[in-house]
Amino acid sequence: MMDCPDLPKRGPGRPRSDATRCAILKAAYELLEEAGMAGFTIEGVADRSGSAKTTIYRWWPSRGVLASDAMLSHYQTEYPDPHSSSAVADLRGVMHHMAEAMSGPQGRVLAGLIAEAQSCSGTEDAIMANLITRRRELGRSIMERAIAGGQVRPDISIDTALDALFGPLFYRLMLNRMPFEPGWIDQLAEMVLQGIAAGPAPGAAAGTLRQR
Amino acid sequence: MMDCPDLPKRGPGRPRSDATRCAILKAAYELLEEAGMAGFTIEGVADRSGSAKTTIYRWWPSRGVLASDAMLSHYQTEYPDPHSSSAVADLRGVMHHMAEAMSGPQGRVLAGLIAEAQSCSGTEDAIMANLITRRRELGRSIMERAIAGGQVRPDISIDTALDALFGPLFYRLMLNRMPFEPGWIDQLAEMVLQGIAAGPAPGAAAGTLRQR
Amino acid sequence: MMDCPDLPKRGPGRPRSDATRCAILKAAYELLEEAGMAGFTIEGVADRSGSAKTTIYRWWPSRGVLASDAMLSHYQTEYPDPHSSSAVADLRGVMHHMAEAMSGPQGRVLAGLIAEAQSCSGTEDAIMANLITRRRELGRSIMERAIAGGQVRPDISIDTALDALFGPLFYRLMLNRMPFEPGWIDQLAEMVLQGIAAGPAPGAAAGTLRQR
Amino acid sequence: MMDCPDLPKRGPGRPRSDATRCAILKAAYELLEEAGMAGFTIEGVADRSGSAKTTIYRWWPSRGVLASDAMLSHYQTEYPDPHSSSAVADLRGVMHHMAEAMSGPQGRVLAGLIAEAQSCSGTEDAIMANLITRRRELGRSIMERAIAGGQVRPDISIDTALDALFGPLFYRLMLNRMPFEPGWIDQLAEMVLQGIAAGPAPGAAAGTLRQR
DNA sequence: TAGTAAACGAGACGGTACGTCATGTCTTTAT
DNA sequence: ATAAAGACATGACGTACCGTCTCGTTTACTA
Repeated sequence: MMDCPDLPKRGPGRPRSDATRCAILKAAYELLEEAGMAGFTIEGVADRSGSAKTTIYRWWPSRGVLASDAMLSHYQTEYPDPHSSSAVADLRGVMHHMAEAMSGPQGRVLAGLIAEAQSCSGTEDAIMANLITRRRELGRSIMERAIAGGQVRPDISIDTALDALFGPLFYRLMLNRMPFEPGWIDQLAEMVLQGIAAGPAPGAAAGTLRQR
Repeated sequence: MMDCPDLPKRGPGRPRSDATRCAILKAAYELLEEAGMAGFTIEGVADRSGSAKTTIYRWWPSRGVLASDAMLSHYQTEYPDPHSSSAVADLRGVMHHMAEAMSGPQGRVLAGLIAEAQSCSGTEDAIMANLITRRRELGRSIMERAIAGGQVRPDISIDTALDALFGPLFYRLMLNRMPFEPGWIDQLAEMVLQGIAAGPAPGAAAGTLRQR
Repeated sequence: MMDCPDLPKRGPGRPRSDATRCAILKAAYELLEEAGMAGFTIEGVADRSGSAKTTIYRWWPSRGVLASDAMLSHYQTEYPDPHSSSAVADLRGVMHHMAEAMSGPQGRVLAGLIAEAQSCSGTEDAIMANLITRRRELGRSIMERAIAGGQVRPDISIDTALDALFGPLFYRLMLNRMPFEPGWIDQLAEMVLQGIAAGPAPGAAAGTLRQR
Repeated sequence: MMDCPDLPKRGPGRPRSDATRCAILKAAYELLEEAGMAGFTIEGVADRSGSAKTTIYRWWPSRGVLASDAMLSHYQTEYPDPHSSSAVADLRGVMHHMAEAMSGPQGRVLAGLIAEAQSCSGTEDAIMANLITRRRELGRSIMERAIAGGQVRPDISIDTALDALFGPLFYRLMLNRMPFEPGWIDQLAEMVLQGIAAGPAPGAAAGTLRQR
């Protein structure tokens, strides 16, 4: 009676080969793991995947975007909102999860992607959309819960607080490049969360600090 | 009677030309400003400086190190320890100074250098030695002063605290890429410094937070 | 009652679109004029004609053959046998006509086609059949008339004589690439035609020449 | 006492490697023989010669010029002016020599070069300078001798006469593509040379022919 | 006053990857 | 069956830099 107008209406022309798409992503991922972003070449992916460079260029505008997609297609470990009884514990959970993701090979690749993003806006958009913003939004919603629950002072800027929580992780990923010990993360979280905690007598200390 | 053993003993052979060294650094700096790290090539520097590629390779092991040196030779704005009456205010001063240095073109170059460092250990060493560690050590000494002065709790890890203070700056430099508003930095500093402040009753809140 | 058996019996399926065929030939011709054989591409013709590459490949085996067809469909100026009173004058007329056809853009295209024919036998066959042999046969029949009429010695090889008459035209088309002045053609024709003329006393000179 | 000022003064910089130059020309020649002009690729030459594409592009502007050079470096068979007692016999000798050179693989390569020249002016210049003009000048000087010796009419255009002699050879090389039988060349030569011979009674026949 | 040793310019060289172009084949929907 | 659309593997293109090399020249120190 009615044709489905929301189905992906397909025009003429040979449809995109999903096998090829997957082969490219798989090869890209493997190359990333083996050689890192430095040795990640479109030609290399083409060779390894058995597809043509042109095919890759048709669907991915730059190597950074391809690498980002390849990462995503393998580690689509959506970290679910824990929604435990304590919002601050949830925040800490997010940080631990990020640190875990930054450890091991994926971490080096992520660092390489962020590096690539410095000179390629396509890559920047891709990693922001796929890897950065997503977790930040999760953090934001937990933070809002923490404020609503009275665990965090309501007068802080949520964005700034998220910067304070997540910034050090990336800092260490790209500059200090040491393993992420759980203790370090707990200390970090404690510092910041205590700084924004809705405490009984924050006034005195804050006043002291606020002076310049 | 004795020749000065601490003077740079020079052997035979033509001595290194300082004019060439400067011309290379100047050209490198200009190229960095104009084209960013992405367009920064050894060949480009050689052309622009009128020197030979070989000469550059003789003295600098990689483009990242050269770029780092070029930056340093132009912005050697050593930020002196303010040593004001308030150590926490001094810390905030360091952060403001870093944010200022990260704004404008130097910031983009610094981001490019950190990017380069992800795949070139020479560059990593160079920027750590010249651009990162220096300020961190400054921060460390101020922090020790703050602890000694009773403004910061003595049981924290100084390294972790410095991560918490500096990390967000680099995070924003490389990922959020927005201008550094002074207000944002103040908020950041306040959050962390309050979190590590030697307050009257930190126990209760911390206890709450520490639970998982 | 009866279907016409001499009409082009049509099988099942959609008949070939003549509009498409013409559009392709037209586009091909235009592209040839604009870009010469060097810029003549199947893809270009497909784009310009609005047809699909597949359609072109279905009907033409190679770009050379297509170009040949395109030329033919636009310049089908069949040069009729003049059949004047003098056969040698007719031969000269054929040469003038060829020179005229070789001048202007068609000449460049013809040169391009001959070039293409060096590496593509399909093109070779096409231009031989359509552009070369036709005129040669015309030349041959006139030459036979000239022999029959006693204007040309009957003991010569007609093929060789035609080579001598036509060869220089192609030589100039492809190598000397100067304009074809009528005077030059007349001189050429005179040299050869006099050399094969049934003259009163050719013996002496020929004898001289024949010695090695 | 004096330094030789006429020696090839060498500027600074690493001198061009003759071994590389030769390896490239050798590989180019072999590829030409094997695959003809159609399969003659810069990449192919680079692979086979073990040199880099860039090196080839540094010294040769296009594949046509490279092919031309490669041919020349292998067949530098300068045909010497025979200077026999009979100038017309010498002319015939030149034609035979050209026909010989056009037979076999070199002929196909020459045809390919002329084809390439249709769309590449660099190639055109190269083959004109190296392969065409040289023989033509030889032909011209013999022809002048023939005129001076009274064997050829002095009122003809030498250029046109050379077109008449050489044109058919190239015509056959590129279009008729049959083997060059010696008899055919002799017939050709006889036709033209007789047409321009300083004969006893050319008037009558020429008059007949000259009419239109 | 040589001789030697290193710095320096110039530029050739073998490479790698780039991003683009055209090829000819294929798979699909629409006539 | 024919046509348009467009995906695909292939292979060469010409370019940009890479890092190394081989030169001739310059500029010191040293024997």
